Amino acid sequence: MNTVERIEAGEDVTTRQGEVLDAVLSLLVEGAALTMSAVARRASCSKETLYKWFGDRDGLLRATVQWQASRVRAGNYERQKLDATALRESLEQFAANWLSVITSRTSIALNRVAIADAGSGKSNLGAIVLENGRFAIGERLKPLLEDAREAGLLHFDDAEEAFRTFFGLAGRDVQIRALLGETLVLSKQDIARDAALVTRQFFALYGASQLPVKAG
Amino acid sequence: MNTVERIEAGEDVTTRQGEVLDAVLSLLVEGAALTMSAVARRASCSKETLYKWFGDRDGLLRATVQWQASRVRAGNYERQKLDATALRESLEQFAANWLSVITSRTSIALNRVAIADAGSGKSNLGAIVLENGRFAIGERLKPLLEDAREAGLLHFDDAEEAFRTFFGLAGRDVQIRALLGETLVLSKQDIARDAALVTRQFFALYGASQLPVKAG
DNA sequence: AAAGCACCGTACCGTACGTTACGGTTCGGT
DNA sequence: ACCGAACCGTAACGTACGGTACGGTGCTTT
Repeated sequence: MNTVERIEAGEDVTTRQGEVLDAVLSLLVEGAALTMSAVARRASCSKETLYKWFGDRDGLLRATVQWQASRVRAGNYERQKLDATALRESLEQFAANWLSVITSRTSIALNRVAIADAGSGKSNLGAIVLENGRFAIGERLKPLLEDAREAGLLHFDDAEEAFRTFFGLAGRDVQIRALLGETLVLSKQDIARDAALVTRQFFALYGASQLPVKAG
Repeated sequence: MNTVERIEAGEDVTTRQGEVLDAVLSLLVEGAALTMSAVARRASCSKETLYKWFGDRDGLLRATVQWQASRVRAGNYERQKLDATALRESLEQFAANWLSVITSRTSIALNRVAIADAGSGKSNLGAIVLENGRFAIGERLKPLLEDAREAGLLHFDDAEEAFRTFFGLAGRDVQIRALLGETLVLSKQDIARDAALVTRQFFALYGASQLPVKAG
């Protein structure tokens, strides 16, 4: 079980183990039933190895979620002196990145298993996904918002609330529609346009040059 | 299978069948494993009857989703001459209603099974839920927005886009967090405050005039 | 070269669950 | 009173799948 714990930490994954986890991801993305036998077949490994490395089916799922999370983790935002243009570009980038993540087949598949799991309460996949998705982007975006406030570009009392507004403006109904099976095809242009719109709207609400909407 | 089709239409559900579907809902809400045996036990009916009425497990799920949907369907918005105050109240009501729906245990449970189902592609529960959730509220809210534009209270080109903005501002990260297992407790006051904030923000983006401020 | 190890492939076991079958009971119609 | 339909409770069947055991193979170490 020590192996399991190392993997649960989301690191020290050997290349071979990474191949196995990629096999899991490929099965998930295909919507195929995720049986241990199917994983072993797809990864060309034995079930015995799966159990040795990951403990049980649940551990395999956890490892997969963290494997994908560790890969998605983008570089952190670098605190900097901001001007309005740099802020706008950063916000657009955040929005575009988030939109492309939540519409990716991998993200959709992983969120599906995590949500199903959260229902049965077996494991804590939901918490892991939440931690690496919604909360991770929050922790990355809030420093930007605070720097922008520091620079007098934005106006808000609560960074968390401002972030949640940005999150809502960016995500809208996209994620729930994707999760519920609607096939949304967002081209690069669609995403760029939406990201620009979101950013404009966010500026309208929290930009210092505009009249800020104050929180109740 | 004719029985199944009648039930798929979401109507002609006898009281006894409704009791069975309520049993399904209660099991779902509890997060219990939804086996046919468990349903039969909970509903005090025989499995044979379940299969006779609903065809198979999938049909039972479909019937349950539509059963709940038909019950949630609120009264339609009545087109009316709007003033700013009536508009604000209507929007706040929409937002508050939506927030309380998506945080209700029933909605969360139902969305979970629909999302899990959408992954395996077995049935079309996802489409049904989407139709009765996100799209239903869209069709109910858009007439209000258009009346408001007619009355010169709102400015927008595309009612769909305006609605999606409202949807995003209202929902934010609430639904995904709930689906992923975070237990959000929103009191009446929380919801009312959020609904007011959302409405203020929406007015800031699309309002043609100054938002009338609620007293207190 | 020999031994040990990590792993693959596969057969196997136990259980859970969807589905079917059947005997017993209630009840409305004749 | 009798019949049949509808339904309940439960037993039984088949299968899918999580988990385990085991023989075979190639690679590393000594």
